[in-house]
Amino acid sequence: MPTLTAAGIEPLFRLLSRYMPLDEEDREALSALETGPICTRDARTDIAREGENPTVIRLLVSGWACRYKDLPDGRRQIVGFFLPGDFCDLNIYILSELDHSIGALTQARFYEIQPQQFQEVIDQRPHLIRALLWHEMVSAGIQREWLLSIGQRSPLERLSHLFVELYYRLRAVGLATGMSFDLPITQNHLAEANGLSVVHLNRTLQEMRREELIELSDRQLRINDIERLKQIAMFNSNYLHFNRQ
Amino acid sequence: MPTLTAAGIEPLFRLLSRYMPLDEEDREALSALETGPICTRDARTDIAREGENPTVIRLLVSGWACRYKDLPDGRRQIVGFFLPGDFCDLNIYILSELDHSIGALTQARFYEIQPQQFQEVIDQRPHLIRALLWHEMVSAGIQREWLLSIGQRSPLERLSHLFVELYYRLRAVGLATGMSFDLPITQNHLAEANGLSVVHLNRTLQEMRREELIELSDRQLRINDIERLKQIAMFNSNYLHFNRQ
DNA sequence: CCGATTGCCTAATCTGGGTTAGTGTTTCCT
DNA sequence: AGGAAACACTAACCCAGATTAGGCAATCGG
Repeated sequence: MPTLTAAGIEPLFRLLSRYMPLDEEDREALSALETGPICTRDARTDIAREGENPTVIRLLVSGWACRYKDLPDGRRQIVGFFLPGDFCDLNIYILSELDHSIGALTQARFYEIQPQQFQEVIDQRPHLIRALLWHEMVSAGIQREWLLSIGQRSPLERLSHLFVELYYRLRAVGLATGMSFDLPITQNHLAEANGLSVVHLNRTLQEMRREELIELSDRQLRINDIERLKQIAMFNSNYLHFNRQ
Repeated sequence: MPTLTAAGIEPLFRLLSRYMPLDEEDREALSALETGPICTRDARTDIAREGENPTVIRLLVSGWACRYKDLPDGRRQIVGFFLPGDFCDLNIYILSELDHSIGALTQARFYEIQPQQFQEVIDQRPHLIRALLWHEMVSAGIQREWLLSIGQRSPLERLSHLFVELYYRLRAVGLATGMSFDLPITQNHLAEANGLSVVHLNRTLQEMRREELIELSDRQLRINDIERLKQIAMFNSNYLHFNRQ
C-alpha cells in the first residue's frame, strides 16, 4: 500500500512551509493535532455528505479524497482533490451546513480534530492562522482555475493542466519523486473532475501517451516533458501561491 | 442610470444581516468604510489585473463587476459576478498577488478601503470578522456550484440556475423588486460566465422565452415561474448559506 | 478453483453546441 | 445629423465529444 506510507503532520508541515517559514515550536504545536483519533475510510465511501453539519476538522494524512457535488439525477462533479496534508473543512467555524460532499477516492486516513483542540494550537501559535487561511485561499484559487479549465480549455489542455497541478501539489508535500508520482484514482474519477465522459477521457489519455507527454500505468504517472505540458495547458503557477512572502 | 442609484454601505449591511443580526453600532462602524475615496469605472474597463499586488480592499456599491481569468490566446472565463454590497478582494491580507482579474461590466462605483482603515473597523467591532469571513466562504460555495453547473448542467439548466442565483443574491441586497430585476450585462458576458458561445447562449435565451420561463428586454429580467425554473436547474439554495445561525 | 466485480480500452453512432457569416437595431460620438 | 460601435438575433454547416455497447485483463471473495 504505497499510498498509505506517508502519515502524520509531515505533509501538512511541508505544505504550510511553502507559505511561511515554520520553526520547531510550530511543528510541536501542530503535532498536537495528531493526538486525536485517526480514522480510516475505504475507497469509494463517503467521509461526509452534503447537508450534514460538520463538527470536526479533518486533516488528511494518507490516500486521496475529493470534494464533490451531485445532482438529484445522479450526475456528479468532483470540484477538488484532497491530497495528504490537506484540511477538508476549515470553514466549520463559519458555515453550519456542508454545501458539498467529501468522499474517499482511495483508502484514506485522516485525523478528526475537535474545533476546541484546534483552537488551542492557534492560541499557542497565533501566527499559524495566516498559514491556515492561506490554505483556504489557495483552495479558492484552485477552484477558480478549474472553472477556467472546464469552461475554456479543451480536454487535452484540461487534463494536461490537471497533471501539472497535481505534480506541483504532490511535490509540495513530498509525494512526487523525480517526474513521477502515484496517481491512485480511476479514469472515472478523472472524468468526473474534468466534466468529461470516461470514454473521452480515455481517448485523451491515449493521445497524451501517443504524443509522449506522459506515461501512465500501474497507477504511476510519469511526466515526460513538463515544459511542453505546461505550454499546452497554458499553465501559470501563480494561482497556487507557492511564493514565500 | 437606474443601476447607479443604490449606494453606500446599505447593500453590504443588508447582505451581512442575512448571516448575523447587526445593530446600530455595527452599522456605524461599517459606515466608516464610506469615508474613503469613491471610485468610478466605466463599463468594460479593468479594475485590477491578474498579477497585480492589490493594496486596497474594494467594496462595490453600485453597478456590476466580475472576476475573470483569461488565457494567453484570448479565451476568457468569468468566474464570478460582483453585485452591489460585495467585497472584491478580502484576501489581500493573505495573498500577495492576484490570480485573476477584476473588471467592471457596467459603470461601477466602489470604495477603496485601506487595510489599516479596515482593521480599525474590526478592532472596534471584532465580531464582524465572522460576517466578513462568511462573505468569503459563501463566495467559495458559489464558485463550487458554478463548477457543478459548467461541468454537468446543460446550457438551459445552467442559465436557469444562474438566473435563480442572481435573483436571490439581488434580493438579499434589495435590488430585486417582485420577480424582476435589472440585468445590466450583455449576452456576451452571460456566455463568458457560462462557458458557452454567444450564439448558443442566445438560442438558450430564446428557448427560455418560448417556454415562458422568463421575459427579458431592456435589461430587465422577469422570472415568470421560479418554481419551474428551480426545478429545471435542480436549484438547492443551501450553497448560498442564507440561513441565520 | 471459479464466478463476480472493477477497471481499462475500442468501435459505431449521433447530436449538442461551436463556428462563421451574416442582418437589423440602438446608442454613442462629434 | 450622420457614422461608428456595440448589441441582439438568425441561419447553415460541421465537428468534438456524448452515448451505447461491447471485450479483455486483473483482482477479490468464497
